[in-house]
Amino acid sequence: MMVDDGQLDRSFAALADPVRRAMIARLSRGPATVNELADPFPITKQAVSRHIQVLEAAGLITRTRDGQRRPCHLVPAALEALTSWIDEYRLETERRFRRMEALLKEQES
Amino acid sequence: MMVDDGQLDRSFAALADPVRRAMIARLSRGPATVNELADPFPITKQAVSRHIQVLEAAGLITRTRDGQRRPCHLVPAALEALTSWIDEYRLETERRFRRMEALLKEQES
DNA sequence: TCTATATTCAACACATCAGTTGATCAAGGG
DNA sequence: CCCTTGATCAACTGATGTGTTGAATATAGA
Repeated sequence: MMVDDGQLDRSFAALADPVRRAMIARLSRGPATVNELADPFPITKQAVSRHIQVLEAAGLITRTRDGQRRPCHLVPAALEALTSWIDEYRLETERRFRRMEALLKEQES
Repeated sequence: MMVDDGQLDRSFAALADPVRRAMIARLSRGPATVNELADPFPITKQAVSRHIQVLEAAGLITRTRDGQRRPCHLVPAALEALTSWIDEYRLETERRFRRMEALLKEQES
């Protein structure tokens, strides 16, 4: 899975906001419009509309057309790109820890 | 794995910067000091020092003491908390997609 | 066509962030 | 006890982000 640096910037920045994370959670249960996404929050729909644009620019969601509505859809592959990036370094670190543990145990004996 | 909302804010925001991501990559290969982390970048050590503080506040790294040096260490569990959060919603979305595919296939027949 | 609904654009205020320079603190080595 | 090295603090600047209000656009429906 290849993502350019800018996409990582935008994706992580997109998730660094509780409102957008709540939208992600909501969208995991199915598509939703601006109005539906705005409902739980005490902010204007314009603000929600821009949150959606941020998520879309990050590639985390796509939008379709349904009459006047512009439903949002989560893109699981984009989420997977993030976990891949993180896991690469987490797994390397864990491997290193295990190697060090093994070395310490050898020293003891 | 339980993380408060603020930790998610700080963690994702911490990763939304290419300099800090490069530091994470470097630290996955072993501990490093401020000076070592600063080396690849054309910015001052003060700036690097603050990037490190951001990573530490996010819980992504810890620091130890070695004489004058304050080596940084990656915390794999903190990375794992992020992938868990993301995967919850990615997997839910993928399950939903599969259910919809199955339904469509049923309609056809 | 006229009106209501869904969404977006534009311009502004305010806060936060990443970087700088200069001063300061802490630990080791002569 | 100096002096050097590693690291941090403080104050400032410019850029970016999140929210607001008010106007504009687009589609649906009577």
